[in-house]
Amino acid sequence: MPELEKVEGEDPKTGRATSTWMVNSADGQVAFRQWASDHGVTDFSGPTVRAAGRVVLHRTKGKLQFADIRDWTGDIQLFIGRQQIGEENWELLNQVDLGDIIGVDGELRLTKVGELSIFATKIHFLTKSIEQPPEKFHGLNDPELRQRMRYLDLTYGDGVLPRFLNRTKIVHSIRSTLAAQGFVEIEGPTLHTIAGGAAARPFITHHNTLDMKLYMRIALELHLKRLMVGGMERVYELGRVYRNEGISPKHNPEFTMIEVYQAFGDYRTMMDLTEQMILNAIEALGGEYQLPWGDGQIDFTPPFARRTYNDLFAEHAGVDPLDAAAVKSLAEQIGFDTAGKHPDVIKNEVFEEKVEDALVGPVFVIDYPASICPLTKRKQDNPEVAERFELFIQGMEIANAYTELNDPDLQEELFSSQLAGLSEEDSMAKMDHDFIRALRHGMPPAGGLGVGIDRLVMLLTNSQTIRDVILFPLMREGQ
RNA sequence: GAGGGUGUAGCUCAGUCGGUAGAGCAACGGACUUUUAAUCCGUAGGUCUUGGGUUCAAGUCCCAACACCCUCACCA
Repeated sequence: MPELEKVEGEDPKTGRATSTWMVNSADGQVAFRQWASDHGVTDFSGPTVRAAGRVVLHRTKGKLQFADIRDWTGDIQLFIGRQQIGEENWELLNQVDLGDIIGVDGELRLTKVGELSIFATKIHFLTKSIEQPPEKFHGLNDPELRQRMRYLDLTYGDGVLPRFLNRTKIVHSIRSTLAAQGFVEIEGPTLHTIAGGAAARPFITHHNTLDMKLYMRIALELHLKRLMVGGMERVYELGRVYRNEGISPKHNPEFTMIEVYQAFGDYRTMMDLTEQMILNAIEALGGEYQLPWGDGQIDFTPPFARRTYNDLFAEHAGVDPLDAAAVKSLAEQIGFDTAGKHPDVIKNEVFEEKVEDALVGPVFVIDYPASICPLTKRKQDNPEVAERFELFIQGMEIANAYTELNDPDLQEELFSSQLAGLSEEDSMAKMDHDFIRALRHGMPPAGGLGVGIDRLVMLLTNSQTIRDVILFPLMREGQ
């Protein structure tokens, strides 16, 4: 590093690059390949290019060196001859280590063995990497280091950068799908006075000036519904929510969720929207409906199956879901404690145990027991059934949607009646008088949808752990 | 929170029965103008996660702590 400063005009601490050509860009290799096929690969006179990237491989051959540089579009080989770049530049080149970022001017050509390369005329030292990079062949393997030093994982990990760029494409596609249907994106508060809209333990914090207890939001629901009251007829928020729960391959304490509300819609319109959002996201990634998943595949070919909660219950649990006594005895047979619990709570415990893992999907599970859905409108002809669906894929809950309850009196009643067998933490029913007041001013009938973005990205990028789709998952403080 | 696993050089990993700490890559020095993770010769690099204990002797056995991974529970 200190020696570098002896080289005139090249200070790696202040290196600058302008107008660099992307290694794998449309106007780069693609154009060159076209050019090469037009002229025949034996024509060795190529276009002049300028590129910049990190040195990831380096082979020396006396007065000749090969270096592979990498930018976020890909890798390309540099062919660097001592004569071709001159003595002074050659001296500079010999200061370059793996991990450094260099620029190059040269001619794009094929080597004798047909490798597309930049035949350098000038090397520019742009940035010195003082730390040593990971091993060039095995890369960074330790999962702890890959998460703590994500910058190294992104540069050197196979498929890591494309996976996170695909996450961005998926999110962008979702926004496009919604924009095309007239939905507007808003930004609600993340600090809540009541942690409502879902059943989860919140992170608790405090505002000093107001001397007020605050909760990090666990859901987006109740503020978006307030906006529906205010006349924002198609509205959504895509953002982070926080739940003070365990960490697992499917759970991170902060995760990304989208909630969408459509006035004059219902859970069926949300089902169509959900399917469209996912299919468009798949389209954005290349449009293949059969996506790899571990050793198998997921078949996203539309339309996704739509099955009622009760049908699936009967099929997988082997018990009539309407026969509360039979359901209870099955629950006890499994080993659940049923004492003092509401029949629907028991039924749902059995559902989660017997049915959810079997839902390879994609499958929309529709029509849930009303009593476990305090924010959902009941079916007109059957108040025991709520107009709710959940989308399951590979046993994971990906989406959850309702025909939204907009009756303030019923909402108030459901907020205040805790279902037997559910602790306050387990219940979505948390009294929110301010929200009830909003409903009293009239919320249009509506469909509402929530989608776990991280899990959707997992499924579309063949990632078995949520940490592979979150850039900086929560970890304990390192040294 | 419970159970199991892992922790050795910058990175990827060996380390047998408890007996002086190893390799490859990277780094450094040298040779080589068409190479493809791996050319050849040489040099340097370690508080074996941390703290105790057993032992003549501990990377190795025991205990505890810390971090990460897996399974389960909670949750999406």
